[in-house]
Amino acid sequence: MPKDRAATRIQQKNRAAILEAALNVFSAHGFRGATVDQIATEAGLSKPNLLYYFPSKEAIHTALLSGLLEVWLAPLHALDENGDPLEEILSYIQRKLEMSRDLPRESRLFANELVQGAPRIHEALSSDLKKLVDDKTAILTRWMEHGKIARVHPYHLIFSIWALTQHYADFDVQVRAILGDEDPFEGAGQFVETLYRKLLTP
Amino acid sequence: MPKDRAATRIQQKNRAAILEAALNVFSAHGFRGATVDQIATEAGLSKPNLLYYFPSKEAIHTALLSGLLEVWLAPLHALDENGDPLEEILSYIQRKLEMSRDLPRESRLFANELVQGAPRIHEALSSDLKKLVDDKTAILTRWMEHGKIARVHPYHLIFSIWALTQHYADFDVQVRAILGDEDPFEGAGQFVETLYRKLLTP
DNA sequence: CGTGAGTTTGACCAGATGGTCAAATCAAGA
DNA sequence: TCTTGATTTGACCATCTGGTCAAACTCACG
Repeated sequence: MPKDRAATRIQQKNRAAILEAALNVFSAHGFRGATVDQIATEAGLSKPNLLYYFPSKEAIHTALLSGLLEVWLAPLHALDENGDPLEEILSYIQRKLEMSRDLPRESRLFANELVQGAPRIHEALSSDLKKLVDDKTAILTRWMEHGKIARVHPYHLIFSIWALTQHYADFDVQVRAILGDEDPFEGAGQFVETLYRKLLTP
Repeated sequence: MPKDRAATRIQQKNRAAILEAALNVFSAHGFRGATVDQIATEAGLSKPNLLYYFPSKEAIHTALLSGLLEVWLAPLHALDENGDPLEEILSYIQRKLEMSRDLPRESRLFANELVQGAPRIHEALSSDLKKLVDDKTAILTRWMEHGKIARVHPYHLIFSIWALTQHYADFDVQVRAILGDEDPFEGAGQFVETLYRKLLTP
């Protein structure tokens, strides 16, 4: 077993390689569809060697998910009550859209998990995520009460932003099958900007 | 092997039971995560008995998907160039939302498939689906040119409708973790109605 | 250079899983 | 009732897969 304290260069390199490979494989095939062998091969390790760094397939998955949740929610965290309301929301949306473009594997990892009932992160959803969303919808509600943005259901506003932006990562194949060569994200950026401006302008 | 022609009552009943059970299991666990035994048990059959009606796990999955694609696209099919533009679109949206509420398993079945790159329905996407969407976006574009609805990117308009409505079925756990007891679909119906009215009113 | 901790691997195991098959059972028409 | 085709099943198989282990190898450092 690798020592806990003072990870060696090798440990750092291999752990990183494993997580990177696991992100590829889990996001493409889901937890059950991914095999340890596949992850090991993609990470350039043998299976027993991989299991020297992580005690189980489950442990890799958990490590990935919990590490990523933070990154994933960062843009919402950044929503600032003291900024200009509409611009804050629009820039949150653009940041989410960029994440769909730049981190599609991460998006699909969560999508896989959620579609199947989130067996492994259900708790994080109803604690951390709920708390964050409650905080931010409170800000949205205050903005609405002060007439800074139009009144809409704040939770569904958030859901709609998630749905719209993550769609481009999660259902990438479908989008590309329909759009052909056209870059999805060009049009998407414009579209969501228009949409939320019209929706939220008081 | 069951005879092709003249399906007996037993055949009809068992085939239906298998597809029903398979819908449960595939939508909850994905293709790889589902086991033939599980489907058989849920259908009230033994595994060999199930494989008497369908030659393989893959065959069940294919049968399900192709049977469902039609149902799934019916609302879009119904979009009528001769109706009132805004009302046509809004009722399409409401119908999609009802499908998310009433057929969440179907939605998740497709979601599972799409998130993992649609290995089994990729062709249907770039042929049937693309053709249908091309047809309907042509209608949308004509409506826009005649000033009946606001000008937006028609493909992204469709994507946004899919994303918004299916979100409530596909990411049901997340939605419920955040909303608590509140019924998601009440608020959602109102929200999307407002959203698309504001977006599309010229 | 020697040594002990850290790293890697071939061989292996147990359980799960998709699928097969011959034999048994059932159901409906003659 | 008897026969024949449809239906059902217990036993079985090959493969895959997560995980183990002891032995081998490598590397940093005294």
